[in-house]
Order: sequence, then C-alpha cells, then structure tokens
Amino acid sequence: MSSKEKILGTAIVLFAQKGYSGLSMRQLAQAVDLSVAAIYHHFPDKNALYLEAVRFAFSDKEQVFAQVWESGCSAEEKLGGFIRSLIDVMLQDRDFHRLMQREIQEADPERMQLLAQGVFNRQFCFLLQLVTELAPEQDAHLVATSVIGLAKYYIECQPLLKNFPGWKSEHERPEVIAAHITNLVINSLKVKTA
Amino acid sequence: MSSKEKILGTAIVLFAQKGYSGLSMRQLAQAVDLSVAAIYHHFPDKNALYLEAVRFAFSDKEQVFAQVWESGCSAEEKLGGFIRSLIDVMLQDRDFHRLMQREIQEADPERMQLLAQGVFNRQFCFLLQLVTELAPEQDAHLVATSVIGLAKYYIECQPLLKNFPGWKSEHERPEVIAAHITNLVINSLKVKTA
DNA sequence: ATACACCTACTGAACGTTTGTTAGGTACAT
DNA sequence: ATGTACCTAACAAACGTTCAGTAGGTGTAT
Repeated sequence: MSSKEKILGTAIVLFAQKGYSGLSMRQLAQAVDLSVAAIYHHFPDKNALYLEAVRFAFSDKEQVFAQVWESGCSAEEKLGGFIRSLIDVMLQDRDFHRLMQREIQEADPERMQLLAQGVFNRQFCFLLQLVTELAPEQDAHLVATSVIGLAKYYIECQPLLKNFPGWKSEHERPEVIAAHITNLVINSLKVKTA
Repeated sequence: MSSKEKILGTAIVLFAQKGYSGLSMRQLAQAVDLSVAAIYHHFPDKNALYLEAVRFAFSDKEQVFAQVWESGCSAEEKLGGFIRSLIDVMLQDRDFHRLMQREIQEADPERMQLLAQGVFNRQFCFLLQLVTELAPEQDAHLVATSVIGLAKYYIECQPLLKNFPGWKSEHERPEVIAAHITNLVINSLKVKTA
C-alpha cells in the first residue's frame, strides 16, 4: 500500500471519529508515521485531503448491492435483500457511515449533489423502480426515502435507543432490524392509500 | 436576559453550526459582544460551557407535545398529531435538532443515558403506550423507534434527498411528510404480522 | 562505469496565527 | 470593604502551512 493510500485510509477513520476541525495534520501525520510535510507533499492542503478522503471512501460500495438486483427473486424478496444489505454495509463500515453522517450534517449543497449523483444514484434508482413495481399508486420517492431513513436511524441511534423502555438485545441484530423494516414497508404497501 | 443566558443561547447556535472544536472561545466572545475572560468568569472551561449549553437547550421541549396527549382524539389521530408535532419542533428549532444530532453522533454512553432519561423519556413512553393500544401484537419499541426515525430522517436529509430523482417540492412541506409517515405506520399496523 | 541532471518521497525546523486559559486590574454595585 | 461583572494583556501550546535540504532511484551523455 502506498503512502498516499495509507494517508487517505487513516484520514477516513480519524475524520469520521473527530470531525474536520477535530483532527490536526500533526495527529494524522503521527498516525501514518510520516512527517507533516510528507502529507503536504501528497496533498495541497487540509481541505483537499479531506475531500479526497471522502471520495476515496465512496469508491467501493457499488457492487455490494449488485447481486440483490441481479438475483432472480421476487420484488418483495428483493426489497428485503436490499434492506438487509443496506444495514450490513452501514454496520460493517462504520467509518464510512460516520463520514456520511458528517457530510449530511454539514449539508453543503454542492457536496450533496456530488453525493447524490456520484455515489448513491444507481442504488436509489433501483429502489425507486422496485417500489413503483410493488405499489404503483404510491409516491415512490417518499417510500424509497422511508426505507433508507429507517435503516439509517436504527444504526446511528442505537446507543440512544438502548436507554428507552421496551428495548431488547435482539434489536441490535441486523436480521431483526431488517425484518422489521421490511415488514413495516411491505405491509404498508399492501394497503391501498387515498 | 442575563449575560450568562446570552452566552448559553448563542453557544447553542454556534456549537450546532460548527461543532465543539469548530467554535473557539474568541468567536463565541465576539458573538455575544463580551471579552473571552468574561465567559471564563461564568464558566470554568470550554467543556463545562458546552455541557451546560446542551442542558439549557434541552430544558423547554416538554410542553409542546402535552396538548397532543391531552386531546380527546382517537389513538390514530393522536399518532398523527404526535408525528406532526415532532416534525414541527425539529423544523422550528433546527439548532436544537443539530445539537441533538451531534450528541448522538458522539454517542457517549453516559450522555446518551442522560438524554434518554432526562429529556425524551416522557414522550417516548406516551408513544409506546399509543402504539401498544393500536397494535398490541407488535413490538412497540421497534414501531415507536420507526416513527421517530422516519421523521428525523426526512428533516436532516432533505438537502440530500432533493437531489434524487422523483423529488417534488411538496416533499419539504411538514404536513406532507407527516401525512406520509402517519399513513405508512398506520397502514402497517392494520396488517397482522407473523 | 561514471558523472551529471532530474525525479519522487520524505525530513526537521521554522513561519505566523489561533487556540484555551489565566493573571491583574477597573468599575460599580451592596 | 467586599463581591460581582467585566476588561486588557499576556501565556504556553497547538494550529495550518512552508521551506531548504537529503536519500534514493532513473535516465543520459561521456
């Protein structure tokens, strides 16, 4: 692995942990066992490094969902598979997820467009298509958004949710969360809406 | 309004905007038109100021929902009213909402407990009760969580969602979001689950 | 083969600025 | 006179950034 890749990989983890202004170039340099100036040899400044790290983290998430769409399952099963994959990706790559969260929080319009078009567009379109197939009379965008929102919330709010009454340990198992969301959405789609 | 309250009120807004390490004591001092030392007269250090600001922001959200629970509506209508209030609160007090998000992101277990018990407990219990009433055979915690998660996601991801295909401008109107979520959940509850 | 030029990857030390924090003092209440 | 609220000015430390320099590899002319 090249130094540049090592810097980017480490930067993802540390930016996700500490945020942009929370991570100093010296801390990053120490973490990759290089001098500060060596980082400046590879990147013009801190901001460019951050942006490249975000892009770097985005670059390998496409193929996880491909097998869901390409499977010969029914539309309902595909929806279940997608939800399960979504949760798995978020749970496995928590650094990526946290970086995402920070990006969304900052809500820079330009970067939001980059994110939507450059990263998630394919998956969202597939999901949109699936929802339309399952319930043509519903607002597909709203439903698709709900699917993603539900999955996202369960992952990121788990530390908080644990402290509410009614919580069970099975609620942190991905298959339980996925099954609940899938049920919720599919049941809702079965009922004709005004 | 006392200086201390002015400091806390401004700190909430600025911490929400820039994060803990993103806001310097000098910036805060300038924003409240005081010297840095004056802030240190009221608070021992930056961390204590932050914690007190978070508590300060938490202190006035209880009564918004009271009228929903105390209304003589049906359970279904109450759920709709709760969801609508939830969205309104989040939209109106975006600083509070962003501070919350940052807290959740940091996920300090101790603070999560403080949040759950000291701030949201009453509302969550009411919601739990409502869900149990509407669908006794379902996992009330999971359903209640879904309600909150859906509302939260729509608010915080709107800048991203705008860039996906199928988005309509009506999707940012609180009554549309509330109606969609209410429909989704109520429809789902009507169907008996395995 | 060898000297020279040139490249990339990197270092150590320093630049000026900003950071959190504090000491000492003033103005004005009680 | 005692305390509260605030100031200016300074502290050391950490910050992003730059600069001169070096070690090692590669290609080229002699």
